[in-house]
Amino acid sequence: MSTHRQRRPVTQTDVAREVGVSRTLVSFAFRGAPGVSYETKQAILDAANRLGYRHNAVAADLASKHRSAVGFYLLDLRNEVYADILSGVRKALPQTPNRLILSVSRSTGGVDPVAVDSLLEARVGIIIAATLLDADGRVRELAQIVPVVSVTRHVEGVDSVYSDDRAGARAAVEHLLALGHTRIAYIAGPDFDPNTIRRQAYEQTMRDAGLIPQVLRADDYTQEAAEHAAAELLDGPDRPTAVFAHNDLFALGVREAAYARGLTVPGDLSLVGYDNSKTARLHGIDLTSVDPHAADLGETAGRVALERLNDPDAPIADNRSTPHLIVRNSTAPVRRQG
Amino acid sequence: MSTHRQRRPVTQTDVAREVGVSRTLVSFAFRGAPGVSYETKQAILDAANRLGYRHNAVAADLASKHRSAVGFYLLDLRNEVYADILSGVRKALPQTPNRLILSVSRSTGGVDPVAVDSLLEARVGIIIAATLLDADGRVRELAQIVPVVSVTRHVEGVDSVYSDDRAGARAAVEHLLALGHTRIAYIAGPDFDPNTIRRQAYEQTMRDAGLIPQVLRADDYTQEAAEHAAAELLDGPDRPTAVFAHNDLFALGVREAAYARGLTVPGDLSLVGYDNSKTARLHGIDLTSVDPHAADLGETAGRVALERLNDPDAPIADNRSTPHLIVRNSTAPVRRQG
DNA sequence: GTGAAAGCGCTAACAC
DNA sequence: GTGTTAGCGCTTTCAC
Repeated sequence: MSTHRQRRPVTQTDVAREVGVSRTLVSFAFRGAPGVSYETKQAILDAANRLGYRHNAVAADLASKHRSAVGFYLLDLRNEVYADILSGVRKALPQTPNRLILSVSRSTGGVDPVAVDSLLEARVGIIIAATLLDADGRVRELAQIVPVVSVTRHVEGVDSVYSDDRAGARAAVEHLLALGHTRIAYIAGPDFDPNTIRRQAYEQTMRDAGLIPQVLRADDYTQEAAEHAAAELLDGPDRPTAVFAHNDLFALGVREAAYARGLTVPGDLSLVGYDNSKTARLHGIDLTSVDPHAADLGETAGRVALERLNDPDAPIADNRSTPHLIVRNSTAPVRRQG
Repeated sequence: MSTHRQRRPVTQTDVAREVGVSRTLVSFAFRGAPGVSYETKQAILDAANRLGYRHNAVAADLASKHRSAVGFYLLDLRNEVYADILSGVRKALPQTPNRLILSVSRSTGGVDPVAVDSLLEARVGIIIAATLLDADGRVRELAQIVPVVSVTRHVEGVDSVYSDDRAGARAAVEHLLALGHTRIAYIAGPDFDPNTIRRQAYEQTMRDAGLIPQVLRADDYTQEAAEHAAAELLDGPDRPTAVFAHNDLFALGVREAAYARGLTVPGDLSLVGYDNSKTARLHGIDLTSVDPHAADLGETAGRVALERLNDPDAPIADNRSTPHLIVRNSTAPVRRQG
């Protein structure tokens, strides 16, 4: 039976004794700090290896005033875009010493304080937050306690890495307008979603074109919620000829609702998403979508976090990038009324 | 400028002083340990709140011999199935005190020791490993150092939560056989992939039917690698009429390769995946797939981890569940030879 | 119910 | 280059 047995863990003291040096030296050796001769260092590393010693990052963090753990907060793992962001973050951060502590929002309704609290109790040095649902003021309050890097959303006074949602949404709507659509609906997130830039840009662009915006809310961040919202839309009078969705997940929900009613995309309904997820690129899905380059956002956020960790006094990062509309086969010229 | 300022953190000592009790009592109060009167406890919690005290899980873990952090190791975040497993794990674990430390394999070629090391340095109490690429023996070695829960794969002598891959693969192949297919190829993972059960079951089932197995390897765990492997297959002589892929990701790669050649699924090629991912369920994808109920596996793994944390001497868990073949529209009866 | 004292494994002055 | 001495913030006997 090879169950794990609780042995007394090997410590720096053990290694020091084995080599015949002081504990300090062992500590220095493991952090690559200067002041250890090459031979001594080798001897220490050897002995450590022999004894099965492993550096204890937790004790190290406690002893130093330096917090090397990075907290990553995200809304929903099932949404591809967060996986993209997270893999970008991962790319930017060395696994040691910057271990990643994950916190996934629980509540589907609004803010989840427990998720953030768990990160604070874990004493992370910084929180990378992908779509915090709190109002800007509350994010700033959190940032008083521990540095925060807001990803996908700009929060004044807080390090932010995001894409220009206004430009992205405008491009999406203008694309539909250019195809001759006039009845273009928008599927928005729940009403507690503080990220209203896309919706506002949609509304503005519609009004600028002399058209009436039509907004429907998905009451949760799921494909199913979007499907419900779309059902209402598609069964109602004056069905739109095009739908712009807050994200690809929602767009896929709309798509399912459409096909469930025998409507085809883009034949009966043009559809634009946001995220340019892998799914959007599949043959047969071919979803026209705005690409905010999520993985890049994550990578940049990781770098910003590293910098903030090294210099609390660095100027606040405000990193806005440009999204790109990727036109595929889910959008087509509006059909003449029969 | 609301940058984070380094204040001296509030400690239990501060709270104790504020209330006029000993530090011990504060510690007890925060862990709900017995021996604190109701009034005292309230006073402590109040004061803590007032002072902005927050429990330090890291220091607590160091002081106690109890490790409450859970390490989660996974191969690739971009594969939906790991997001499913992870959300299951999340469901089973309370966020406090069981913070989740994430470790994503870096190397695309085989085992990534750094990923596991970072978990050990973070002093996690247990590692939930979703698809460790090491040989069984090495997983057992790791389990000597820290308890391991292997998810999706059975490792003798180590807590394992998995689905019956043999049965799943057999069901997939038999489904294709029943449709009249005889030239059925299999897209396997890279050759360092220790999980060969599906492939073996495929080969066995083929042989039992008097047919010759044809295995192709994707040289990485990506859709693109599968696409390459499939390209070879589809451009070669004696093109198969059906393909069974190691997972949905691979199946989607095969699908792309097929459409890139003007072949349709299931018209020219029947296709079966494994994972029953959300993508498989989309209209227009409609991928026949074996469902190992990944989220459930994750949830069970989380529970097993909790139990192991509480009782190192509990018998080793061997939790095998039954997968289900979900037949959709990517498989059809074989076409008569022109 | 409550408190004192030791110690978890490590880092960080500072002196040698 | 090397060792000594204090802690980091908390838990945990054990005695009161």
